[in-house]
Amino acid sequence: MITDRSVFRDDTPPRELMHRESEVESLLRAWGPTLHGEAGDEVILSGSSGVGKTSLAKHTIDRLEARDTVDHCYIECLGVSSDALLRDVIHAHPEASVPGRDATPAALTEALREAVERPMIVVLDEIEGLPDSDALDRLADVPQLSTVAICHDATRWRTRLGREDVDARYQDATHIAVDRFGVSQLADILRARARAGLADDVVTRSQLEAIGDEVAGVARFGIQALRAAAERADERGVYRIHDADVDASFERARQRIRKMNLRSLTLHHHVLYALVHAAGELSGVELHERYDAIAPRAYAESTLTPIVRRTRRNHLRKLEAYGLITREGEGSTQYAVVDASIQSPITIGKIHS
DNA sequence: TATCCACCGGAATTTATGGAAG
DNA sequence: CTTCCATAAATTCCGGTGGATA
Repeated sequence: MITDRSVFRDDTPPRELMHRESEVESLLRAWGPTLHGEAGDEVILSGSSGVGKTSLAKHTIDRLEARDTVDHCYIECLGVSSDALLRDVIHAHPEASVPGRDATPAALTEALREAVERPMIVVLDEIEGLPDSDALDRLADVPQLSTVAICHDATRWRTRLGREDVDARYQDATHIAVDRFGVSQLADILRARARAGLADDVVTRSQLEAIGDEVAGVARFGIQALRAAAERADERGVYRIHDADVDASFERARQRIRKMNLRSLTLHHHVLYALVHAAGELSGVELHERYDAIAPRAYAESTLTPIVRRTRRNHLRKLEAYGLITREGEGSTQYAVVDASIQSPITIGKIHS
């Protein structure tokens, strides 16, 4: 039934971006100056996760390139140091000479300033994951360079950053709020994917709308649900997707997305997350106690060794940054899972005893 | 209220990793 | 293959904070 698996991969861009005409227009307008050799406007793309912010940016850059080539690069910011970010940008530039390893931050900025003579667009995905705003300051020193800040909540990001200069730079940025799709819009998108990746006529319009409704307009979730429904139908050996396959698809899709989110994390994170998940909510004290208790077993089959408390706190912060847990409290911190249906890939045996 | 205690998180220090040069 | 170097991760150190207790 599935004829092309790649159609459902999370990193496969849509062949045709549907129902985002006005957003594409806004972006092209912001980038208009790049066609005349000037820097584009700064852009903020905000919207909940999975609605297609990244796809929108990538697709529109392609549209722009159809008119004229524009230097650009795409950077996943989560946990990236400002040095690493700058190096990524330099590396992506076709003519930049990559500075040696011992280059100072100022030298990196200078190298970039020299290289960027034509307009360049830097897409900063998950910008809320940047440890600080140093990299943004440096990028601001490059005249021909403009950025696209992709975040979940624009005002929260800017206030939390707390840097007036950075805030001022994005003050008159083009702000595009990327909304969830409507049920019928998402059904259109899913139909296009079905045509590209599934056999003919295996899914009905009303089934696609049922998916669009259940996933509340989140494209990533919807696409994975469609894939899961097709997989389930295949397993059962039927030739069309039945409503029961659709019903069962959502939990599978959730699991797949959860796996994608957790994949980049280490065993340390998994162990900590599993402990928080098992408890639902617990204090830092309890968490550390339980970690110590299960650590020998949790790490038994790994080359890694258990980590000390201070390091655990850093890892917990990362889990928070990934939206997997919440942290609250000043003196003693309370940890809680954001979504109890998201399980850790590892299982903790007995936590007590 | 004063004191103790454990925890938090910033900063300094050490250790691990990886890549280039000899 | 070793040596060197730089970066990133892990650890240690430590001042600050809040809650418990007398």
